[in-house]
Amino acid sequence: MASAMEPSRKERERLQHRQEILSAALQLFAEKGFHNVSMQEIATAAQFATGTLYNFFPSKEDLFFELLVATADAGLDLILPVLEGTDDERDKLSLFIRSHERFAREQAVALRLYLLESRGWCLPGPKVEAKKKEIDARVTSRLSNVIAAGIRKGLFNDIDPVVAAKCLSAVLESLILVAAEDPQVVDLPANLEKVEAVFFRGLVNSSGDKRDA
Amino acid sequence: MASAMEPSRKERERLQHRQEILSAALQLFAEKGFHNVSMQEIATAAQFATGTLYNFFPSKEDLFFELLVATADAGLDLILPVLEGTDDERDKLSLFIRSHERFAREQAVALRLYLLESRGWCLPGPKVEAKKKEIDARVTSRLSNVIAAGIRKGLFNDIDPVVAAKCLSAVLESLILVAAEDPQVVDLPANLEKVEAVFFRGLVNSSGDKRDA
Amino acid sequence: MASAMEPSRKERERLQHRQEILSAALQLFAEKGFHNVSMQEIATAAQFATGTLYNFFPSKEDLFFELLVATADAGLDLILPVLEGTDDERDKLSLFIRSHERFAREQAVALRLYLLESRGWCLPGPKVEAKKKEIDARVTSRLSNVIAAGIRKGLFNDIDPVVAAKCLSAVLESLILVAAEDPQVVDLPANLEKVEAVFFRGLVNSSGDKRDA
Amino acid sequence: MASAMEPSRKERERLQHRQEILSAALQLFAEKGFHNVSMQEIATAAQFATGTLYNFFPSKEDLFFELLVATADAGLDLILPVLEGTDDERDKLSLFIRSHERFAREQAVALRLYLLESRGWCLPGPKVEAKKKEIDARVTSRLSNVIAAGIRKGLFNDIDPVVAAKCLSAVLESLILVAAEDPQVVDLPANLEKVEAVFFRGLVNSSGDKRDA
DNA sequence: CATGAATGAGACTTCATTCAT
DNA sequence: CATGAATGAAGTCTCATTCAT
Repeated sequence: MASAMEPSRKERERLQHRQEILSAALQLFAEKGFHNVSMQEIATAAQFATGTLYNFFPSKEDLFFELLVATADAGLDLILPVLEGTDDERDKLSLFIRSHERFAREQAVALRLYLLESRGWCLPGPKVEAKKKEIDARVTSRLSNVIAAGIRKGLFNDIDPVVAAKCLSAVLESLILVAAEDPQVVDLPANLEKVEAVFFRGLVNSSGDKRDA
Repeated sequence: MASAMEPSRKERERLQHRQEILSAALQLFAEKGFHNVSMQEIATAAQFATGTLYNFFPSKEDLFFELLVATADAGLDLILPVLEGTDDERDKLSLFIRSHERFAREQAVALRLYLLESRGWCLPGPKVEAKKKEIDARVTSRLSNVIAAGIRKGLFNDIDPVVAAKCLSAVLESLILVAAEDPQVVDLPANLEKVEAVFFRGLVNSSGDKRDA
Repeated sequence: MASAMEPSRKERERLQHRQEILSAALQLFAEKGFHNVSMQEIATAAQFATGTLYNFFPSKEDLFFELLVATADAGLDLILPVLEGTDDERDKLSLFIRSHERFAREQAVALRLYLLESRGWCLPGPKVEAKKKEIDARVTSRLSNVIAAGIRKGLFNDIDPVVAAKCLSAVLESLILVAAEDPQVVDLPANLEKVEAVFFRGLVNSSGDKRDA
Repeated sequence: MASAMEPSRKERERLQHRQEILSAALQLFAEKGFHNVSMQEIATAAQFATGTLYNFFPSKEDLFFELLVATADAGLDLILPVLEGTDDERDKLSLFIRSHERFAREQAVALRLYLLESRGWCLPGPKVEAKKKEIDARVTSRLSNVIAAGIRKGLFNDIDPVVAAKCLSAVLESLILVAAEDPQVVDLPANLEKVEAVFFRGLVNSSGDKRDA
């Protein structure tokens, strides 16, 4: 038994160390930005030697990229699923907006990384830039699909779905960002409700006509 | 006479040189980001020697700061005045939204600097960060005041003015950003109109009641 | 019995492993040079872990040294014996020259190591340098002895035997080197014959006088 | 006048500094080899800061390359010209061999660089390797042309001129190398004379027939 | 005020070597 | 003896800043 588990233990330890490095790097990158963090700093924070980082990641840029992918995927897994299903599109959007609260709460640090570094363009390289665009496209695509469906059903007013999606994203990201900077001052849930109110008033078709009906 | 004018000419020349440096730096910073531009590069682009830059700006960060202040002030002078006056608040917001087209057109480069570098936080230091917050506060303050006034007059629905202001800013900045990246693909004026439509539908009080009336 | 043999088997295995490491290292050193090969690389090629190498060799330099000694000895065993015996010195030299063909064929890789690394001086250290000189001295000594004997017998013209030996060595090494770089282009046997022709024309006493006779 | 000379003075100083760096680098490279010399070391030896080296040479490899080209050109200018002219080919070769004495005397350090590093193959890169081959080709070509001419005139025995050229080069380089290591022990002029004797005895057509005659 | 060569701290990265398992 | 993750010194190169002219 023990001998059968042994390779697994080493493997687990290695992953653990990898995680420690990623965690330290995330913290620092999110706090100070890619260019203001040195590999030395990350190594020290992760309680490893400099060279050890390179046993896990080929370069600083790769480390950052790994981080971006991981946080982006985790984040999208939190907010995109609510857009699936066959529910009422109004409910979907409502859930989507409210899901950002949990998003902001659970992944505060990762958010700084994603929203800020991935938005600024003092980026490590083209690889990161491409990933950033892919993520943006993924969100915009899903969101605009939902809005378009709502419009077809006559639930929403006839607005360019892509523009509406981008607007909603921009608003939500902006709010989260502000809240991430002053967590105790800004009341994110209340603000999200207000956003929902504003957005829905603009979007929802208050007249009775349902096109598809 | 001549001796009285001489210092003025020297002064003028000095300012001219200062402007040339700022101009070259703006171009480069906006294109490549703070950390990817060297003082050498700026000096070469401005057709000066490296050391000369330090006769005008104590450090790279100060040069960047100066740039941020200048471009921010110029930009705000373009979009904030339309919020003044005694007009109908609906007109003010409409003008404000549409003014961003000219803003994006006339200050495309400066915008990249302001929106991206000041938004990302691969920033040179706290001084820049403070200025960025000040600028944001200035816009949000004016905008929320206008919205609040509209609400008081019963023109707008009763929404948290600050949240509404931030939402609007976020949306506009996002649009401009996207348009700045693909000028020929994205039709900014059309999108601004759509934003106005969405926003106003959410904001404007379509019922006849005017609280103040 | 078994217990008496056991250490022998372990010993054999140990030597086997040692040989595998040496073999992998030889290949790599000869191909890329001492400074462009890492212990990691050698370990991987030898299918061992990094640390294992240090169970056999105290340092990278020692590993290289061991290699130099081994290949040099093997090489010298191939070309020096033909200089022994009581034959005609002209035959000895002729055999010596021709033996380089087999030398080049059988030990092509080792030759690159010996001729190039030991000749260039991007060398690991003084230990290696000393060994290199010792090897050179060994060849020169034997060769010059043969030539001196030939002169004494009146077979060769009266030339400084040491200089003649060094010249012959230099020529042969040069040829082998060139042939090692372009094996299919350079016809080593033919060139060796030509060298023999040139060298003998210069060396052999064509007049009939035999001093010792 | 002075103002006209000023740019020239700065230029002269810059070249002077460049020379100091090259000189220090030559010394160190020749002594310890490319891989065993650090830019720090060179900078210290040249009494400059590390970064200063990069104001003159884009990389360590480029610095080395510059050195190789300079020393090779200077060296070839010393030994190749004697192969020109319309003299007797025997005289040309004789001069060529003897010119190596001055070569070794005047450019002892550069020789180590050229003969050893360019011969070993722990080389900085393909650029250097290509230059090395070019140099070798240049010498071999000139030398073999002279020998071929001598053969056509019936001055020399009928030997493959390229092989003969390579042999002569190998011998001379070998001698110089040995002499460079132990200047006080090895009597280079005497050895060169002996080489000449050996070589000529092998090469020169002692029979009376002159083919062209 | 202009120049630009010089500076040197610091960044990223490699790799010979060690040691706990 | 085998393993291979960890180490950290050392290397190459960049660049903000200074200063003598």
